[in-house]
Amino acid sequence: MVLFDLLGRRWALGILWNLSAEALTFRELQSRCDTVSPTVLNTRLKELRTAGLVEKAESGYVLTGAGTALFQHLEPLGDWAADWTRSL
Amino acid sequence: MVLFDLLGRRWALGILWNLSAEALTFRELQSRCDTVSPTVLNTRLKELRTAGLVEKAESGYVLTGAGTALFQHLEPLGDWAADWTRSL
DNA sequence: TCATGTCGCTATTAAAAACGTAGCAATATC
DNA sequence: GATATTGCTACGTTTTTAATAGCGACATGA
Repeated sequence: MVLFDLLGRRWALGILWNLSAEALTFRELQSRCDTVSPTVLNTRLKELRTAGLVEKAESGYVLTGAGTALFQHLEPLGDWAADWTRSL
Repeated sequence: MVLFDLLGRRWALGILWNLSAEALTFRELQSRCDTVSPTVLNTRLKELRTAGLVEKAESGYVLTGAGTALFQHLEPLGDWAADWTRSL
């Protein structure tokens, strides 16, 4: 499963999550992701870009069509996660 | 996002995926996961078990109720991933 | 024009995680 | 008692992530 390999890297899911709402600059993204190191952020962004899930726009980094489609499958997971976290 | 932190670790998604269909023993799981090292597999299993997503049964490792619920949200992602992989 | 600030990102060094292989203890099978 | 399988640990190596500093490009304002 190629996708799981890509998403199973640190911050990959978080980056998609944060970009889903709005375009973010590198530094904005960095501060949203609980201070991920710039090295890792840049590496993940490169990976996500070559995977065609994220791209660069004037306003910053944004999800591509594929990225948005992926997020739509990921989104219900967020709601579920909230309940689940509470039950730990 | 606690869930993303847990799932954003190597093999975590793959383990859930493989356990979704049937119960698997440690070694079965190991061979399904493209020869993940036993060290990592055991670490992931511990994490997933304390997270209440996976548990041990007679027949091997299985998803808990929460694990199954999570997988149901994850499943459509698999179909999507197949199409997406093709379009790379 | 020159200081000041922000931005995207690289460099570097250190710590943590994952890998790969060997193998042990326990249980089952013969 | 010999052999095999299972779950898992040990351990040395490689890869990934973290943490921090800071550079070059560009904007702003004095």
